[in-house]
Amino acid sequence: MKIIEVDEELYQYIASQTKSIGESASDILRRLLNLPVSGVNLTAVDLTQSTMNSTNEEKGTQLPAEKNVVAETPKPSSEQEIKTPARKQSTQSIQHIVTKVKNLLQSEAFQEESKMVVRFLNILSVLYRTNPESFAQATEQETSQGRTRTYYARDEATLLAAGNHTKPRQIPDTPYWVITNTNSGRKMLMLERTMQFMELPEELIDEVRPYFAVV
Amino acid sequence: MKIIEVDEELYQYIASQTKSIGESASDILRRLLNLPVSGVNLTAVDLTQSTMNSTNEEKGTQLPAEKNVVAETPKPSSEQEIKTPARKQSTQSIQHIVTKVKNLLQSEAFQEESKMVVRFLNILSVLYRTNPESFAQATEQETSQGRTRTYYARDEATLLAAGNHTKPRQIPDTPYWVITNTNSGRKMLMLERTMQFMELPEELIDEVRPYFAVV
DNA sequence: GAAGGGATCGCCGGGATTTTTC
DNA sequence: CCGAAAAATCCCGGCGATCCCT
Repeated sequence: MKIIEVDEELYQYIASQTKSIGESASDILRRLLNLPVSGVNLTAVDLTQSTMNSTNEEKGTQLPAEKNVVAETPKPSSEQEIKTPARKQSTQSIQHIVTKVKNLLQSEAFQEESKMVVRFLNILSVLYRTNPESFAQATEQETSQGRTRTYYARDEATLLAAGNHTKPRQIPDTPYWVITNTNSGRKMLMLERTMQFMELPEELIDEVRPYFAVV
Repeated sequence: MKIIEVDEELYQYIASQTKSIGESASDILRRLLNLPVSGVNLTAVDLTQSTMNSTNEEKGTQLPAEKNVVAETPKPSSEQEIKTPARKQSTQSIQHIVTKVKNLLQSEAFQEESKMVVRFLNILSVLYRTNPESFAQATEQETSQGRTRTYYARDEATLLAAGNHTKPRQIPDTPYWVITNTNSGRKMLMLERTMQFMELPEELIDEVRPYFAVV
């Protein structure tokens, strides 16, 4: 075992990501970093998993995980001061989405998929399911509108009414619909704007981008 | 600063992700986890480029930058890869099917046969009978579905329900049914996909192909 | 739904390309 | 009038099932 030093806030963050009682720091980090579970260390069951099409996935919410179990180090009395700037999402909830999206990108099904629409819908599905409220808000921004078209809605009719041939599709496992008759560039643009509104890191957006690039 | 313990391999991985000389563990982890940079800690010079780990495209040129200074080890094969070795058939069982299929192809009856459907059904029959589980799984893939039709099922009704004139037929000596109202090209395609899923060698598939070729 | 087989042709979905709008 | 951004036409490839031939 190796020892590394991390700052207080980061330590708290890692501890907060504990999913199973007794998980070690390595277990948590491996999960967060999408690394394979190391050989001999199968202590905890992996609760994460991407969903390419399965519906039996936790819908949005997150078990309030046990906090601080990492290592043996006792927690100092000086409490954490993770600030929650108004109307900002918690770093934690964002990280959760990031992980889910990465899992999706990694999944065999996603990689093999040849149709942009399917990829598009799958990503939106993960975004919605990991944070419905944030997604809903993103949907209402004017960046989710075109000149005449409406990009997202809770029903097909709304989309059909706002354009001539938008080819709306329901986002899988979601009450939302999206328009679909767009080129790949616009699909990516729509994803980008939505993800930006949801405060996901640019870096993640950049990981998505290649999948919609015109080759 | 807090201390946490991580296993050797994970430590090496983290170290290998160093992008700037002198980066601390916290810096690296924050970057990998997409967390905001903490406070006022912009100590290190940014060398980036030559990311060597990002799977994303690299635009622009590539400085032959110095790599990792922290820790000596190159990064482990932890590249995000995640295949699905889940269902791996034994080489042996595959070989068994190969033999059986070859026998069929060789048989007088098969060679003489003038109807594609019969050939089609016979091959499927052998596939099923030599490895029912694998065949069953193949059957459930979405490659066993058309836009509206369902290609295989355990009963006639399912197939009838999913198309207009599919002409289902029971696969001889088998609990399975297939649709039959397709041209030869599609019959071959169905065989090909099924055989591929069953991990039969391309070579064998190529031996089958001529029997469904449009002459 | 009853003759059966399967090639041919028409439809549909995907999305790059073109057209329209501002 | 030009350029950018958005809309939607339309081509291509894949699939379904009609319908011709045996």
